[in-house]
Amino acid sequence: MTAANPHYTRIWETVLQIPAGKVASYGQIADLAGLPGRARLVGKALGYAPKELAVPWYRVLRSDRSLAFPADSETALRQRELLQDEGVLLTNNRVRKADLWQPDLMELLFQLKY
DNA sequence: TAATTGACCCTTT
DNA sequence: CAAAGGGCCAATT
Repeated sequence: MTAANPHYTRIWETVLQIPAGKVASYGQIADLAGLPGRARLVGKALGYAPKELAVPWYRVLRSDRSLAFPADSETALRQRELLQDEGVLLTNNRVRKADLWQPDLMELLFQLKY
């Protein structure tokens, strides 16, 4: 397996910046991580994310604001629960536009230390 | 090397 | 808003 891929750690760091109660899309994370056009890689990276990093994978969803898992899957159920615990409400398997993460670019660049 | 596979995205209907 | 089609790109087979 391709562990220790610098792209992966970059993605994890970016996801770690999402504040509780907010969500971002795969494509958005890819862009912010400096990897435009690689939304699919973000999903893969989250799957490989080491548990000790406590990456908030559940705050990442599709660009249409729906969950990326089958509605009846165990993972989707857990994701819904985690989000609701943070105050992110779902209506029709969609989060509200108001809960989308809109990071301050300057602050983000500082945090990620380019 | 070519084909297949995704925790995806965008545009058009 | 939902569904369909085409695109994308790294990892696997």
